[in-house]
Amino acid sequence: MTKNAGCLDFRLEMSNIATTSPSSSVGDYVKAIWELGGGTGTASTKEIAGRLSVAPASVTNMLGRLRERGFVDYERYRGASLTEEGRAEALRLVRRHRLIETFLLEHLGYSWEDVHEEAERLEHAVSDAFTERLAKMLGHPERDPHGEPIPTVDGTLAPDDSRSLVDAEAGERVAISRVSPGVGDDDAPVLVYLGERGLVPGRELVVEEVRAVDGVVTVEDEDGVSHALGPALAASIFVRIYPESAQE
Amino acid sequence: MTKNAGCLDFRLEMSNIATTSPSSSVGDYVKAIWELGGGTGTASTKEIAGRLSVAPASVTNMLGRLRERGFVDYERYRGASLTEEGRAEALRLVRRHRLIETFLLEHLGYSWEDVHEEAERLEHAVSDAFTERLAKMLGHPERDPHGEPIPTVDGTLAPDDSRSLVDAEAGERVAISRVSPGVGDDDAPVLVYLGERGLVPGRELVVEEVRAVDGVVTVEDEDGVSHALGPALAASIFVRIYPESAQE
DNA sequence: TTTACAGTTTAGACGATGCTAAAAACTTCC
DNA sequence: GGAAGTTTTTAGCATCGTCTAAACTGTAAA
Repeated sequence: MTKNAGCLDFRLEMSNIATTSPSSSVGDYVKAIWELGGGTGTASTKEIAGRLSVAPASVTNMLGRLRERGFVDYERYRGASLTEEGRAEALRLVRRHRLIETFLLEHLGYSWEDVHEEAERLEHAVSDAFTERLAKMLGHPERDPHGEPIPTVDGTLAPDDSRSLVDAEAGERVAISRVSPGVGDDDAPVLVYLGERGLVPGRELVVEEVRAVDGVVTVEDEDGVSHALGPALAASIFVRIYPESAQE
Repeated sequence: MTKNAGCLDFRLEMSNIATTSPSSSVGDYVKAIWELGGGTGTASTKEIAGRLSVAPASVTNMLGRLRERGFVDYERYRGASLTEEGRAEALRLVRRHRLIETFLLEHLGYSWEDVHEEAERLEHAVSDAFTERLAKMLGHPERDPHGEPIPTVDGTLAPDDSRSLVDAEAGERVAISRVSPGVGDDDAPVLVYLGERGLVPGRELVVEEVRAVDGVVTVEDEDGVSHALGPALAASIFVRIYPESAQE
């Protein structure tokens, strides 16, 4: 472990000396493309601009620079997709982000909906050494507080075997695996609402009804409380059928 | 406390909305002036340039901008000193820095000499809310791992009642209060050396000899081990005579 | 007092990132 | 196939922080 940390320090030093480490802007773009493209797909200029609250022209500009740097494949009017290098960089940031969120929540008492913004700033400031020490301190968690999988150091991301609640069927017994409001900006209200009602990752539910006419999903939680969720809310909740460790 | 955190969040929000929060460069300059000027004095262009590893011309440039912003009093060829606002900003950063160092050392297992660099980057990324939550988690420490006092939220800094070991006298019984290599850049070797020998804040020593001819100071530690320290090393070690909590 | 030099400022430029306005290219629909 | 609309790009500019080279100032020594 001491050996490991030393190795990481070394890697960090090298990356600082050899190649200039990506600025936080570059990181933001790469991460945005990763999130929009789902890891493999393509993101359009407009989508990226919306995600980062930046003018489309700025995106075009930066995309050119990212191409030079080898992070994206990009041809004008064609949108951008990540290269292997870009994907690795994105996963590195996602790992940092999710570990930091976990720390903020578990050790600093942040609320579920507040962690994102702080993590967003911190992920650009911490070193790889810090990240790995934090991971160790947290017990190498595999998922963050929202239930999202945390990429490993070598850039592996656990496959996502969960489905949205809107695709559930009445009678199914499920466990919430993650809560991911759409890629829009204002996630906080949704997270607050669900958090207050205990609808957080790990919670087990029974699907009572998925009403075709208006998309409202009704579920019953472990305490026997029923929740009627509108389509937007239900779409934010991802579940796994019959949790692995299901007893009873 | 919940009330407190809420208040801090509010303060943070306001500062983000009302005045643009200082960039990390601005913070670096303000902190450098504070450190060089000892909190009250003046720092020259050259000194600041050396401290920040930046060209003197860049300092002149930035000093003009800091004056506009109200952080420094500055006239050409006269050096710069902090205004009240500048001093407050500096202390805010110093508080962050020292709290972060404490966290890195106590919770992430960083070594004594490694904390500085990481903290230097992090202090520009964390929010006030983060800082205060961290302070709470650490038990509101009054000093950092180097023994330096941590400014309070309202900008008060404990007075420094310690003296350098070079000013000690033979026979005195002292406790190391802090270890501060000069303002030069490469502190790490000194910290490593002292750390390996257990010469860290809190350690009690008996001064055996302060040799006038070559400035070597000899001390005996709690385990009866003698250390002969050259003048440069001795100057880095600050002590208090008869620690308050002295028993024995 | 004059000179010489260390320290400081000015001038001009650059790279990164962002913006707006206007032109160009794709798409879609008739 | 072309008009209309949307998306994207180009062009030109602004800001921040930095740099180098050259000019300037202040001071200490002769």
